Amino acid sequence: MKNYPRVGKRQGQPAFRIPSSFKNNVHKVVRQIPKGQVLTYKEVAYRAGSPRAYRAVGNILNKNYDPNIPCHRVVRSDGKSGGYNRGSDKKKEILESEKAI
DNA sequence: GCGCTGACTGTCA
DNA sequence: ATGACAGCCAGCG
Repeated sequence: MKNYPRVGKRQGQPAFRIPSSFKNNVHKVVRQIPKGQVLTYKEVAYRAGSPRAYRAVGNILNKNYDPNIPCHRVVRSDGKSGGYNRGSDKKKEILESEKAI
């Protein structure tokens, strides 16, 4: 049987509060990521209030590229860097630089 | 208001 | 271990 990732109930309950939209939440969460710390899209989605919105997270970051948002600190669960607006190559560099510190 | 897309994730073959 | 497929979410046209 396919044990799908769906927990069953809608856990779309924000642990803290909903500023406005999921997008805003994602923004906030990613910005709160400490230097040298990387979170997976799933983690970010969970923090944003939707554990299954990892798709939306990528969609938001991809279209809404902000200099204040270290999207490079968001990586895939596979351990890959994923993508980056400036180029995955740059993302890797930044990640290594911050990780090294 | 509806439909498509996307920087994803998890499971099966 | 690698590849392919399916599923869910929110934003945007």
